[in-house]
This record gives sequence, C-alpha cells and structure tokens, in this order.
Amino acid sequence: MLDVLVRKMERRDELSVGERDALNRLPMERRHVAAGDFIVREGAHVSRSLLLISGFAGRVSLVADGGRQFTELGIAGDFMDLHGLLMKRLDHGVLALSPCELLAVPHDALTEVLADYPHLTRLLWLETAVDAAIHRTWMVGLGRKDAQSRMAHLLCETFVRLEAVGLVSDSGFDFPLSQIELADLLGLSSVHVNRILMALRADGLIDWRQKRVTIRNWDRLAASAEFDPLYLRLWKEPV
Amino acid sequence: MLDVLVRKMERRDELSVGERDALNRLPMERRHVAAGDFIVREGAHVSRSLLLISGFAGRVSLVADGGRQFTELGIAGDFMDLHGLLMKRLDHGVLALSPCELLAVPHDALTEVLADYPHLTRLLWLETAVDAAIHRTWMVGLGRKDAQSRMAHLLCETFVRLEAVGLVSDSGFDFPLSQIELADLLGLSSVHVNRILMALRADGLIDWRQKRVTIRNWDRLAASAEFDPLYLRLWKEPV
DNA sequence: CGCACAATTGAGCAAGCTCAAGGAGTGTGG
DNA sequence: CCACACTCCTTGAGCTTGCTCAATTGTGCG
Repeated sequence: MLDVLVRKMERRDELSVGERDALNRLPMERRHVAAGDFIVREGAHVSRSLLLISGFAGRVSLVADGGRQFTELGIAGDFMDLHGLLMKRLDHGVLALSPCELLAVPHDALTEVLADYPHLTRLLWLETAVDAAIHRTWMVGLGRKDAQSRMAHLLCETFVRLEAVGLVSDSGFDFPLSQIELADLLGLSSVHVNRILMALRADGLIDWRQKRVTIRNWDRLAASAEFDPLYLRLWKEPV
Repeated sequence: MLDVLVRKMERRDELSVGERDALNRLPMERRHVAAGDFIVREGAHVSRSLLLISGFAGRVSLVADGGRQFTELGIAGDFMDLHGLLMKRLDHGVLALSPCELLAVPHDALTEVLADYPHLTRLLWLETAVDAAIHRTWMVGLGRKDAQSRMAHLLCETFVRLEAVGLVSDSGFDFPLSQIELADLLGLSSVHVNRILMALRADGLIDWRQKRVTIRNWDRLAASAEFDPLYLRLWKEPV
C-alpha cells in the first residue's frame, strides 16, 4: 500500500529491507474522501498523518474577505500533514480536489518505529524539507513572477512530481482541477487564469482538454517558468 | 553558545539534561559575516548547518529579470539551512541583512548525535516544520492579502518570534532592514513599502525610527494583518 | 564637507481585478 | 429521451492596486 511513497523515497536514497519492513508494519487505515470535501480542517488537533495514495489534494488557508490560498498541491505519495506529527495542530486545512484515497498512520506508532530507524526518520524529515522547498519556490513566484510564468511553473513542477511516481504518460498527465482552483493555487483570479491558459494553448506550449494536460513544448514552457527542478530533490544522494 | 536555540526549543517541549548535553557536545565553529554579504550561495553543496546566534539574515532567491524574493527572515536562534542536512544542496541563498554571528555545525556530527536522541531529532525536525508553516503563512499573504496587511503581518510575526528569544523590550525591537529589503521580503516595490509605512505611522499603529520598531497599537495591527500565531508553534506540548 | 545610500514624494502606467453576461458540458429527474 | 439545473469556461469592459521612472531630501560616516 505504501508503494507510491517508497518509490518516491527511493528516488532519493536507498531503503534497507529492514526500513521497508518497518514502514509496512505501521498500522494504517484506509480512507476515501470525495472531491470537494475537507480531509482535515484548519486548526484541528491531529493524532495521525495522512498519506495520499491517489488523487489530488490541496493545503488551503482561508482569508477574512472570503478568499482562499492553496499552499501546496498534494499528489499521490505525499503526506499531507506529516508535520502534524510535530506541530500537533494544523495551520491549514486539507481539501480533496478530486476523489482521494488516503492512508491514516497514527502518530504514536510512527514515533515508536522511527525511534529505531534514524535513517528512515531522516528520509521522512526530507519529505517535509522538500515541502518547504516547494513553498519557497511558490513564494518566489507569488512575489516576483507574472501570472504566465507562475502557471507555466506549476505545470512544470506538477509534471516532474507526477513523473517521479509514475503518473505521466505521453508527455501528459490527468489533472482534474478547475480554473477556480488553479486561481487559488496561483494567487490569481479565475478570469485571469482562463486568459493565460488560452495564451499558453495558442502559443503551442500546452494542450489541456478533458481534464488532461499535455506538454507540447517543454523547453519553452520551462524557460518561461524559469523552472529548475533542484528544489524537488529528486536525485540519489545518501541522507 | 546554543542558549538561544535551547531557549526557543524549550518554549515547545522539555529538553532532558542528556539532550542538552548532547547539543552542547556538538563540534561548532563560530563565524561572523558582515551586513550585505552572502552566508551561503544558492545551489551550494553544504556539509554543515548554520545557526544564527545574533543578527538578521534572509533566505533569498534570485529571479531572471534582476529581482529577488526573500523567503524567510532569520533571527537569532534560527538554523538558516538545517534542511541542508537532508537536501544536500541549497535551493536558495542566505544573505546577512545585518552583521551576523553564526555557529557552523558539521552534518556528520549532527547525524551521529541525533541517531541516539530521537526526541531531540523530532525537536529539530519541528524547527524545520515551523519554517514551512511560516512559508505557508507568507504565501497566503503574497497570494491573497494587500500590501498593508502583509507589512502588518511581518511586523506582528517578527515581534512574536523575537519575543520568544528575548529580543523585545518596551513593545519594540531593533530592526535594521532597509525599505528595499522589506520590499523584497513582501513582494512589493520599495516605493510602495515607503507609502505603507507612512500610513501605518500616521494611523498610530507603529513607530519606526533609528532602526527600531515600536508597536503602538497591537490590537489594530494584528487585526489588519489577520495575525494568528498558531503557526509559530510557541506553546508547550510534548513532541 | 562630500559621498553613498536610504527615505520620501510626484506622476503616469499596467498587470491583473471585478462585474457581468453568454456558451458549453454534464448530470438528473420526469 | 428531453428539459432543466448546475457548474465551469469564455469573453468584454472598466477599474484599482501597486509599479516604474524620476527627482528631491535626509543621514551616517570617512
């Protein structure tokens, strides 16, 4: 069941047999959440962490004027609230953007297992460190890049992350987000998202039909995004 | 020498004597960096992590058009690149915004010590988790709040974080950043930063003279920022 | 005193927003 | 099988926040 997580971690460092067994011995409960439902509410006390097995989910914060900002797009293989293990209360909500399949892992069991596996601990710590690196990269976009560059960057990043867990085929991926949701990911209005997508299609950089994105010209897309995948830490180097 | 870090960690959870000793046994090298100098370059391979003992430092990323975005303001007690322990290469630069005093801790020594102290590991992991929470909070500001609210939020956040390490007195704190640097923290232009600061002063929310900020009306400042310190995780709860 | 840098102010400009309306796709009940 | 309802996408038009360019005024320091 943890295949998708193990696969991603093994892009970064070897897992020993003992470590893989330790992971698989963890008690886990399977959960399904429908698109549009909250997986966790903002501010909730959490005592288990949720690994996304399939689907798309967003970390989201609400603003007083009725707006919202997604602070991360979770894909298969992502722990949506692993930091809850340490924070105890969640500083954001988690919303299902498509039907989601999750595994809930109790914190006490996780803590107990990790005490005996420092290297495994570091690999999970790395997962949260990559989250932070993704956050920083988004911040640079939100603060200093224009709307088209931000959209291009989101598509490049999502492509590479999905590729790492085997969800890319024919230079494309299924991507069931609405333009309203994209707007709240990118800090834009949905009207502007629409105009930018029209432009990216007209320029031949992407196709986007029936909830599926196809990259038509990676080089130009990555260039307009200033995309450099360093921050995703997808190379093998001992931790 | 690690006092400022220990003090902050003890706001969150007890440290045992053994844990405190283990920290103090770590080999450390003291470094001084002048204001305006890079502490670490973007993309550098790192083999030690740098704890900021005094001064202000910024995590910064450069953009092709010559712009830059700070993604975090580091204060005394902050590890500027603890995630380098896991990432191995840094996805951002670290710039001294004032004269800075730092302690460099070799990764191999840190790894070795932490292997025997799982609880200490979790406390350091929590440090990086709080970094990520700060990132998310900034993202919400960059994406969905106006300039005045963002500035107010930065001042509230900085106040609370400095208070946690004992650097607040008389409702104020020393804050030697230029308006250009503030602009690059907040994703604004320096001209606009200036106008907002004039407004905040005129409204009686703050004073800002001689590199020192004084909060004149915390309630209204926090309200205009929609500031909720939950994400700073400054309460005591076992990790 | 003079230099370099930071703060301030003015004026015009633009990226992206809001408001509004029409079209297209999809699911559902009669 | 159709009609309606709902959501999402698309497009137009005017507006606002914050930007750029530019000039002026402090201010710390050798």
